[in-house]
Amino acid sequence: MRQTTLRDVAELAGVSPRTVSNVVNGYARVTDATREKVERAIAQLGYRPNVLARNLATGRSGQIVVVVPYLDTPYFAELLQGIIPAARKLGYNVLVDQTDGDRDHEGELIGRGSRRFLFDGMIFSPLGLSQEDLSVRDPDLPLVVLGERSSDGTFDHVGIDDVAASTDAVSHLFSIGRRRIAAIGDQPYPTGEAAQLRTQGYRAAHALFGRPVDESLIISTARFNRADGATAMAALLDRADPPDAVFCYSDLVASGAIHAIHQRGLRVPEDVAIIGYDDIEDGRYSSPTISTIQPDKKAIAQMAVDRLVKRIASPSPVPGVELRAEHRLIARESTLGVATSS
Amino acid sequence: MRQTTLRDVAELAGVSPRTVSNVVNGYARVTDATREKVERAIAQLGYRPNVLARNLATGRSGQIVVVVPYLDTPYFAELLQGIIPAARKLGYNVLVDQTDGDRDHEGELIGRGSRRFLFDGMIFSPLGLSQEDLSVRDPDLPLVVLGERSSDGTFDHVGIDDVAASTDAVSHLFSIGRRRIAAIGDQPYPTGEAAQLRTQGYRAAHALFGRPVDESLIISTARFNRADGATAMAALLDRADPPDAVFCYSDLVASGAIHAIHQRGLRVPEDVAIIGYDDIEDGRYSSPTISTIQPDKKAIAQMAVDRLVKRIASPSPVPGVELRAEHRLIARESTLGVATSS
DNA sequence: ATAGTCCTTTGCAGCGCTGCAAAGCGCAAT
DNA sequence: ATTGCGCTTTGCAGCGCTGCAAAGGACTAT
Repeated sequence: MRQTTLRDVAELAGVSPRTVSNVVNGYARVTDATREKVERAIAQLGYRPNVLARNLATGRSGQIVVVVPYLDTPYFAELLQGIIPAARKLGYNVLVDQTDGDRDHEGELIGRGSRRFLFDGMIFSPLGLSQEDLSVRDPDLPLVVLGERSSDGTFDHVGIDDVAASTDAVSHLFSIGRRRIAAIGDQPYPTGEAAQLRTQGYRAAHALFGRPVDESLIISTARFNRADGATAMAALLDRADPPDAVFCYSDLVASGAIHAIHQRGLRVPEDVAIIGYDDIEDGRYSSPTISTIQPDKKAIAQMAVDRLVKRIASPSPVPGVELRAEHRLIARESTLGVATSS
Repeated sequence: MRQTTLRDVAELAGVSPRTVSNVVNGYARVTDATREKVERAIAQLGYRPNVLARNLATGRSGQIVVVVPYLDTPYFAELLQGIIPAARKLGYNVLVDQTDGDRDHEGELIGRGSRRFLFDGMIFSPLGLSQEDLSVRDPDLPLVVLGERSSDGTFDHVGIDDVAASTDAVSHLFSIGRRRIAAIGDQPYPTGEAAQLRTQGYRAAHALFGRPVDESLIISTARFNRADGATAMAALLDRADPPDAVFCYSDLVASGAIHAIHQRGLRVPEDVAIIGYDDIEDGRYSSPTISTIQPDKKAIAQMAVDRLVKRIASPSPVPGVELRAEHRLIARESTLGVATSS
């Protein structure tokens, strides 16, 4: 039992296969009479076009892949929820891949692998790959990079102004009267650009308020997750001079930090104020609700998809651009306390 | 500038294209000498196989699609994190799609659409589609269903024993001395099977402990999310006779409920004990940590992929089976209080 | 009546690969 | 030396569709 093909439909409708193709794709001008004949035949045979064959003939797959380090990180999950509908609206399916932040895996994906043919373009959130690594890649792959790397001119980059956002976050802590402010999430090594930009903002805010930076309050973590946040916070609380506020480099870190604080029987924000980063849904419901930096995720998703599709469509290389989405400071209970809660 | 093809490699290596194909795929027996020649040629030309062409020739795409209602629901994100590596290990790429629980969209996906050719099989977590709707589908599509529907014999179903798990959850609340136990998340309509099984467990536990069911304590919600959990809980607290414990049909609902309780200045579990369902990471870090039912997600992911791949590989229809993963009750602070915290 | 124009439909060739089965080849057994 | 066997390599045809450009047809203007 063979599958029904264009040819079968053509025969039944009494037209050429090419005409059936034109009807199916809404191509060219087809008279209503012909279209109707063809459509009737399609319905009668239960024909459906073979996308695989179309892909081969056109050389395009109609798929884009979104590569993130961790799918179970709410930030990425929320971002994906913006990307998928945006891409589908433009006729693309979305493939999702996660790399676990593994450098080799990430390198493979942007390299000249044979999977290349499976997608027309890639939206990529690197973690294990450094800025330099990003340049060693398949030059034919339309690429949009998310996060904190910057473009080398051959791909687009979409993100928010991390330094400014981090400065805002720490300034907020100063402005509610805190003086010993820690930072959790620094990554002082080549692939830690994201973290380093936030640390830069942390320093900038200190400068702004004329406060010296206590280097010992900048805590490094391997990842931006809850477990690392909790561990780092516990270490801070063990000190003789614990901080009275903490800037966490993600809401997950903040969530872990709050957990650690509660385990000591201390209170947020009375004993330690906490501000996070990303504005994941979690933070809007946790106890206390988490103050945070809210990147405009919908805008990021839309920009990334738009740029990528533009890049795919263009026959000549498109110069890479830097796109910045907006961000806002959202003050909640973890800095303002319950009374002033929004 | 054409892409390099098998033919080019064959020419350079001085063998037939078919032999190159054999080398590339590790097919058949090829002598070391030939293999080496071919591999050298491949390296020299930077050849990579065109997956699109292979797909057309073999009629398979090497992709499976995972369809979930919401990607930003941690439960699904965590599940996906199990599915993706399991599938990749078996040579399949994973496509992800989200339906927003929309009945039409879900129906289209399991129907005879042309996207069918893009994937060899589907792992599907239905929400908008009722049990009956599931039978109106492309019979050729290898399908594994997740969650709470049951198999009609043409597809596999992987889940946990929801009734037993729910009974466990509510029994736990009884066993810590609670007497007025509410349930949040019922969905008394055709597509609410998932919810209804949990309600069944809720009733079973009451029977087990010889307590009558107060129907007014069973609260329906449209979704299993934080917002609905908070709203429902707020309504319960507004009553003259609020419950002293709540069984929430997901951890997200529990998170929302706790949020509502805290907003009233009440405490968990002193005033109201809360138990959730799913064991998402969130619940392990929230304040208080959330008692829950822990389904064995890794097992579910693995079973689903294994069955699907078996189904794809089999030339004849495979009878559908019901697979049950284990579940465990995890008691945390939201029922036990801080002192006894694990 | 004839030529020119525009719109619809068609035919061809090929995208790059693999399934199938037969051809080729080297070696062992007789 | 001849036959037979088993492993390696090959050739053919075609997966189902679309790009391209030309053929066909209807209609208008002269």
